[in-house]
Amino acid sequence: MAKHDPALSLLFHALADPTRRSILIRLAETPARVTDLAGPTGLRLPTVMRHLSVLEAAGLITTSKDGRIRTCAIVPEALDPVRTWLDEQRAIWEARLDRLDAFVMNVMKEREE
Amino acid sequence: MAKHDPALSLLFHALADPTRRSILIRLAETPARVTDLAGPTGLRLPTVMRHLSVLEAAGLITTSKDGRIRTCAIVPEALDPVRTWLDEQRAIWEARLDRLDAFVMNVMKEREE
DNA sequence: GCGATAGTTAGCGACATGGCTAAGCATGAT
DNA sequence: ATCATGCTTAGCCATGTCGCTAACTATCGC
Repeated sequence: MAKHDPALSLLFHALADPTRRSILIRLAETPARVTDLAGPTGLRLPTVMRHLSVLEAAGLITTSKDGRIRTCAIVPEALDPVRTWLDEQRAIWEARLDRLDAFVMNVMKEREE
Repeated sequence: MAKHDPALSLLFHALADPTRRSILIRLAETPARVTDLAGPTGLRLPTVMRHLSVLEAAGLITTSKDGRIRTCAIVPEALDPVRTWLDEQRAIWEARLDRLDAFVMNVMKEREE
């Protein structure tokens, strides 16, 4: 029960950007060089690099350099904490709903307008 | 297959902040007034209001005003898109791993340092 | 009506983010 | 040795984020 889990924040923040999500999806297909990732996005190299370092800081990808080529690959288990948090929340939220909060919700909905 | 799904971005961004996550967890317990939410965080009212509007814009909470009191409550199904996206990704990522990308990963790991 | 209570709005400051260009550095091909 | 390629670094600009204070509005209790 981390009060303010930094890893979770990094993960969510990394996933909040559409460009980064598309990079992840591209990498899910196959590992790729930085230039390969820049192509589809239409972004410049330094910009892509930044996104990559955000993804790497969040632990979502690993990169390694062979010669002058940096290869990026996905870290599949990196999503686990997100999934765990989501599961926890859903459990709590739904348990809560099973009680009569549904009633409260309804009252609020009616008053809403 | 939304190219750049704005709803998803809003959701992830809303979840990226520890304060907002703690507000959600607090609201999972029971609906609450704005002031009630401000207390535990130690933040000022306008600051909390901002967080609430981010959460509401993402569809994670609903709020309604009765007299001078605004009550906030969770929207449990709001997490569904996140969960769906996560499931999709995990499916793809793992399918990919079952092929011999594991080999590539290993090579990269060895070269990493 | 008067004062306390609950939110709201406006606006500020510090800093982060997401894009860029320009210039640098290392490696591979010739 | 030279040149092209691939990445990296430094730095700029516009915008967004997160906290605050101050001042305003709108109820509620008396």
